[in-house]
Amino acid sequence: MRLVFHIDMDAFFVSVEELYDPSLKGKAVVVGGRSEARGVVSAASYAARKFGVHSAMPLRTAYKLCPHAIFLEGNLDRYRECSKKVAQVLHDFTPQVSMASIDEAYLDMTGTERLYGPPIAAAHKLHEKIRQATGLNNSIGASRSRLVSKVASDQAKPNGVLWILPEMEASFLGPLDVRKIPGVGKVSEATLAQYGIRKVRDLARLDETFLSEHFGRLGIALAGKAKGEDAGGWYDSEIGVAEDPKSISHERTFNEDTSDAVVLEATLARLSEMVGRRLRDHGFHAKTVQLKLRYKDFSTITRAKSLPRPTQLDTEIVRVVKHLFRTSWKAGCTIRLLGVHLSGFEGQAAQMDLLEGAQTERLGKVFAAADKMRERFGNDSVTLAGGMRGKFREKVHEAIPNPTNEPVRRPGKD
DNA sequence: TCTGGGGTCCTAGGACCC
DNA sequence: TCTGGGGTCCTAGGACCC
Repeated sequence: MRLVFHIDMDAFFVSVEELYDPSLKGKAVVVGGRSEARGVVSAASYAARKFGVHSAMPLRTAYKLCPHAIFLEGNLDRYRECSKKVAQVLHDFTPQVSMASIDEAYLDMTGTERLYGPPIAAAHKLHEKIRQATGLNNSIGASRSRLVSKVASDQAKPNGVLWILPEMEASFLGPLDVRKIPGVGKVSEATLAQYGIRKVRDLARLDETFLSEHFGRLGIALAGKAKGEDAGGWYDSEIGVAEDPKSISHERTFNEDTSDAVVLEATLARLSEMVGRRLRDHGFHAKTVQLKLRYKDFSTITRAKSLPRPTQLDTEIVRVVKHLFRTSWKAGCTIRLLGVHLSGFEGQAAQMDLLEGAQTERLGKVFAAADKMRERFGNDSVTLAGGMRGKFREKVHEAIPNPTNEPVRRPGKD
């Protein structure tokens, strides 16, 4: 019988900070930035949560709720390092591991009973190994499906282990709020409530035709999830098989909204270089380039362009992004955020004629050299795409301080 | 409350092709 | 001269997750 573990680190960012500064233990700690900064909470300690602080909440709101909390910017490198340590423990435990994010993983534990004993014993062993190797608390959910194990690890928090016996999935999920089902957010919760559907058991009672008629594909997925099935969608993918990214993006919210065209275009150039570099690191070529624009009133638009041939070159990305920008920016309107997004990846550029090919190859070498420079001397050492001269350079650096190319996803509730 | 940044997946309309 | 039907690509937006 299939057996899946879901491992979720408790208050990951905060717990890592406590490792480096034990005096933080037991205190109200908020990771995400200064209390007056423009941003949201990445992680909050349990002491801070008592005051209503939670992740994704604006920092300023968190400050109002809990003014005595210690606000930290956070150290992504540290979190990545700890995440790697956790991943190592998991891989040493069993070969089929998928890291779902920086603080979360799935293990396919099918057929490990002779080695580790019954599921609950295995889970406790792993729980303890992680604690010993990293000093970090974690929670583990175990069951026949990824979905149920995920919900179970959440119910096991903090620092607990929960095994849902085979055939018990429906009675475990039944009494929970529909919001506990991954994929049901604020909006779906509200829509379902209009039909009087509040608990998972309400969902499980409905027939599939009703769900499909009122909620489309989501309805079908929900029907399966309410029964604890992985069938269809993301939860169906195999554990331990790494998948290529489908998009690469960078975006930046300005510390202060701006309508300065020079700053805006220079920022776009910088963001383009950042996505371009990661694209080349993967050895991909992108077909579609997308610009994202958020005005000061938070209204947001995206404008995309698919290229005749996929590209890997910063110059090409910058050219398309700037063209999109010039044709969609309501000139003079104050902007809060800019973003550059690449998608439609191919391993290789499609065939091109000889002349063009030679030119592209030459440019490719220039960018490869620039990437190496950045690796050796830091991201600020090379800027190719223009718009970064003189005093504007400083302004843009202020807007995008010391950018890194590796994205990190914030841990969720925990 | 005044709202980050990096992703995935879904919907829906229109173009275009056969 | 009253109007098919499917498939695929492109674009824009939005829900959701961590």
